[in-house]
Amino acid sequence: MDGSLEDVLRQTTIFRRLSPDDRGRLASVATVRTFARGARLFSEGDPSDHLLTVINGRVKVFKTTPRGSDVILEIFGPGDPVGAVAVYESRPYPASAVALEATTCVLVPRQSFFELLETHPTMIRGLLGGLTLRLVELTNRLAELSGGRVEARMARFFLKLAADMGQPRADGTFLPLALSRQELADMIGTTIETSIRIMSRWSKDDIVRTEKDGFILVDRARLEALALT
Amino acid sequence: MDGSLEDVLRQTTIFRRLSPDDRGRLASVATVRTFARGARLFSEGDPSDHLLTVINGRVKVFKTTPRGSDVILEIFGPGDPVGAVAVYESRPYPASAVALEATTCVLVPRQSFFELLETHPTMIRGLLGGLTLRLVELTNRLAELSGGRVEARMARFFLKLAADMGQPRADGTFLPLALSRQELADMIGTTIETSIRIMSRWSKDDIVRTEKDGFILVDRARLEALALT
DNA sequence: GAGGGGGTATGACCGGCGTCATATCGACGA
DNA sequence: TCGTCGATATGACGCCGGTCATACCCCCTC
Repeated sequence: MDGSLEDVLRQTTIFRRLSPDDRGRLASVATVRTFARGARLFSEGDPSDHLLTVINGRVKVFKTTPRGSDVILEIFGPGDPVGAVAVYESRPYPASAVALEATTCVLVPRQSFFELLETHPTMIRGLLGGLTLRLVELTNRLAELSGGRVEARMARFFLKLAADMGQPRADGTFLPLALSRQELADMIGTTIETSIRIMSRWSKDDIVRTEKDGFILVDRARLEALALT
Repeated sequence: MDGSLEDVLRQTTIFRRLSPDDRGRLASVATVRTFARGARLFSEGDPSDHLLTVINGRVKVFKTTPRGSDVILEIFGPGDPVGAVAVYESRPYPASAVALEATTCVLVPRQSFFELLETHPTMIRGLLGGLTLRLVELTNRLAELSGGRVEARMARFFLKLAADMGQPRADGTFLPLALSRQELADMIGTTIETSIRIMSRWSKDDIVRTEKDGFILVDRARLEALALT
């Protein structure tokens, strides 16, 4: 079991640069836990007693606005760390996380994590890198979200998805990510009705098709034109 | 000069937890530089060869959206680190920074900074803390910006300012921060016309007054009511 | 088969706010 | 003193998109 756990750790962005020794030490204090679809990994305000890393499945990290609606901050997949920020600082989670589907995670107790940091400072450099990457992405999200037409934001969102995880296919670019209209709306900061309207229109115009397990970008040129609007 | 520079370093959020020895070492490689109002500290895409920390004055960090308008990501004052993120990762600055007024900064060359990190791992713990704090604030800004009426966002913005730096006075709470209508608009993600309209209305209704060197919250209760709208 | 719940879809309404245009005022320089 | 430029201010217009309401479909449970 420890062997596979180490393999898993090597695939995570945050731990991959560790030396085999460090990874072994980490594996010895880590545990595995599964979450059913819809289960909460943690809620905003909870004490951050564990560092979570996704092995398989998908986790949605979101924050409830002062007015009660949700904003999806991030969707984590295999290899991504969840709530690492809060753990580093020993402060309560600033957002909530739920499993979008059956999800398996590696849990590292905060205490053990800190002890490892103390004894193996080399680990910290990799963590600094991961943190800064997320900061950059968040600043981009910020610039993206404020202002602009919803349809243009949606177009840019799909183009970014395509760049991140698009798979070329005969009939277009496949995005292996099944998001509901509601989640789509939360990602780009609008309502479910508007996201449904846009997706319906795009489906009629053969720009983006919704499939069982993801989306297909059919007319990428049109999307790029929309993104500039 | 080194003596005062060390004093300055002790007041910065990012360096305050360093041991006196570490601070001394940092001071020995740091330099001081002043920027005139409107001067660029750096532009988006520039290589990040220096870590900047504000001593006095104010710096605006902003990002130009795909559509050409600006979003102010942060306004830094004395003690704040500017562009630290990019320096940690040795990647180009993800945003631009200009001085809002005459501003003095401490500059630490990236090379020297890294050498210090190598030799004194204790410094890194403090940096982790600073980074996570900014991440949390950014997620809050994200949740704040998406959706909601502009007037409500503006109200929340002023209330947050009051909590951060408000000074009680006979006629209300004074905010010693002179922001133009344009900068106000950028902070909450709207246009200059709308921010002018709201401020005009609030001025007529005696809710917030604009003064030469800041704002005065006259009717805080009304602001709090607006913030919930 | 009835009933309920969740996701998707579509129409009607209308109000906030972005856009364009214009006016005023103060600062600054020729 | 005039002209220019930037910041502030205000009106008119129009439309995107939020809100409400309803309907349909699929899956599950009883």
